[in-house]
Amino acid sequence: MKIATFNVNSIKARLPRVLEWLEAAQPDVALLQELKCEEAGFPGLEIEALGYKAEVLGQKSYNGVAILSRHPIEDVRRGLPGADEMGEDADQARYIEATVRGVRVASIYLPNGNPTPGPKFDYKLRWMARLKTHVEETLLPSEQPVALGGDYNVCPTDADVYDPEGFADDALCRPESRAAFRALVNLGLTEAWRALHPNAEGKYSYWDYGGGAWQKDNGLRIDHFLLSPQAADRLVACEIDRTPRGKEKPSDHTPVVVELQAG
DNA sequence: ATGGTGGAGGGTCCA
Repeated sequence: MKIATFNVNSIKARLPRVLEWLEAAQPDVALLQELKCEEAGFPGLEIEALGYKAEVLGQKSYNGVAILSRHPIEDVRRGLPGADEMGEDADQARYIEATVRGVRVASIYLPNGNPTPGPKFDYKLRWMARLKTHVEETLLPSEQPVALGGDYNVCPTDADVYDPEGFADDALCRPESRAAFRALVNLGLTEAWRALHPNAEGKYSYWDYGGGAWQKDNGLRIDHFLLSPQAADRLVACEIDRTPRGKEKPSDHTPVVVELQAG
């Protein structure tokens, strides 16, 4: 089963790119982030025409996540637990989770957190703590294959940044962000791409629109898959598909794809 | 010096 994650930076602006990518890559499941529209504005008909069902958590202008699948989508959860108790982000559409063919998948759009320090950075760290709690209390105890894909807005190490010194105080690279990401992984998850490419450097999933970043390959690796042990046992491949980033009117991110053996 | 670019929406905010 091929599962992809793709931050599209507006599903409406990106629809031609997304449709041609789905046709070329043929993922079984596609986890999308930054839809920047409400459910009613989601282009479901065009996506259904390619054979995909869609479950969407939308929001006007910002955020928005979706799960697309060629197979039935079951037991959908919209939103990360813990928002109400913290009195925040009931309106931020950053998490959707469902089961496809026995695999629990989630589409994650983690807060960016810039500038640091500040309230947005604090919010990012609180959101990461909530994600950790959900993984710890619900997902891992299920003992099911779980694949958490998305835009984590974290470069796990300096090997994942084109300019580590320049980004030292960026929310994507701050020690607090990396520590929270490590704490999540150290619950017993596997970071799929790094597990299969342990010594790789300079492999990115995001390039800023400005400054000729794509042409200079000034990128960051911030889009990841975290797998439960039951999913990691089935991991056979994880690749970054750079093709969509080089097209006209691209997203600033490019897809990451994992392949899991049949269960 | 200045996000130098892009998306949403119609102000600026966000990344």
